[in-house]
Amino acid sequence: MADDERADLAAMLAPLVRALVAAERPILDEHGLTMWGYSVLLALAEQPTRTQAALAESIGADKTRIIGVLDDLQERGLLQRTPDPSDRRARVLSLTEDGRRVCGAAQADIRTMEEALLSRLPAADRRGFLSALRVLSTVPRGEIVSPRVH
Amino acid sequence: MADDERADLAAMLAPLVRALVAAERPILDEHGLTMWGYSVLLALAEQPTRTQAALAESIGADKTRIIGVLDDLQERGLLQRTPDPSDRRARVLSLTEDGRRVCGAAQADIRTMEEALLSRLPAADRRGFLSALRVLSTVPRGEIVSPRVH
DNA sequence: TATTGTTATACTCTATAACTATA
DNA sequence: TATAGTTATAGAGTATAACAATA
Repeated sequence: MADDERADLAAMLAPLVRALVAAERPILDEHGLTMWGYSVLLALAEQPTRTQAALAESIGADKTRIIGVLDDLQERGLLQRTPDPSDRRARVLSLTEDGRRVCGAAQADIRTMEEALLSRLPAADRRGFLSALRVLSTVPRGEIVSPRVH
Repeated sequence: MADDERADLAAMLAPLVRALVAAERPILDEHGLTMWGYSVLLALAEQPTRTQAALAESIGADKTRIIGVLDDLQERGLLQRTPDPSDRRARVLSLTEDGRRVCGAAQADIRTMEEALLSRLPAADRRGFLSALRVLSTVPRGEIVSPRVH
């Protein structure tokens, strides 16, 4: 298939993301996590401490959006939320041992599902796909937005 | 980077889709189209006639969701919606010349934006990415959903 | 006065249920 | 009775604005 006959990227990617999210949901259910809860755990596993607003922004959510999520995760002992002694307005967020364990277990199951999907690809395509994804997913969003023509 | 250190697919793909959609919005605006309107035109450009319910399903929308969209596109002369003579309950949908032109013009501008993005990739990655995307975006959704472990 | 986290409110988007007309 | 399309309603999800505590 010639390159210029391909469908729009968003038209191919959006249904794929929908399918992946749908496939993750039952897996996360088994681990007692919502999509936002899992997002929060993943972000904290990577960068232990932050302000709530920064955490929200890093996962593409509104700061008011994740408050209930944090309440729930804290209640279940998966993360700690303690006032920063040097600025008592801010809440320092960190995973508990349980939080790290639950996050890792969920991610392992998700990885299994993903590998089954990726096994459909020829090795070269798989390599190119993952490599491209690493590049594209880290392009600053502002640089993707098209320059206005006016 | 080792393969098993990669982030979850959805965690990489979702922000990319968000960025692509955000980049498409101003382009579609210039052509007087919404995302759903563009989706409808694209689907009809590929498969000229269908029932509204089938069209809705093919673009991942509820059948009630697209009625207003069809009203608008028809009013502006971009598509025709005529009762099927053989079953007057159904509405046969087809693009007008204007509809085909507008859809093509919008897609050309979107393609330009996408090419600028893809130019960041090494040739091999780009090839693998697009090839993989063609495969993955056509995997039946049911086959992605993970088998239950119970 | 500005900022962090929070709560309450309003808004957008989508799905559900009820209706009309055809079959 | 069943189905296509439509309309009206309700629900989920999200953002906006106002508030309390701290700086």
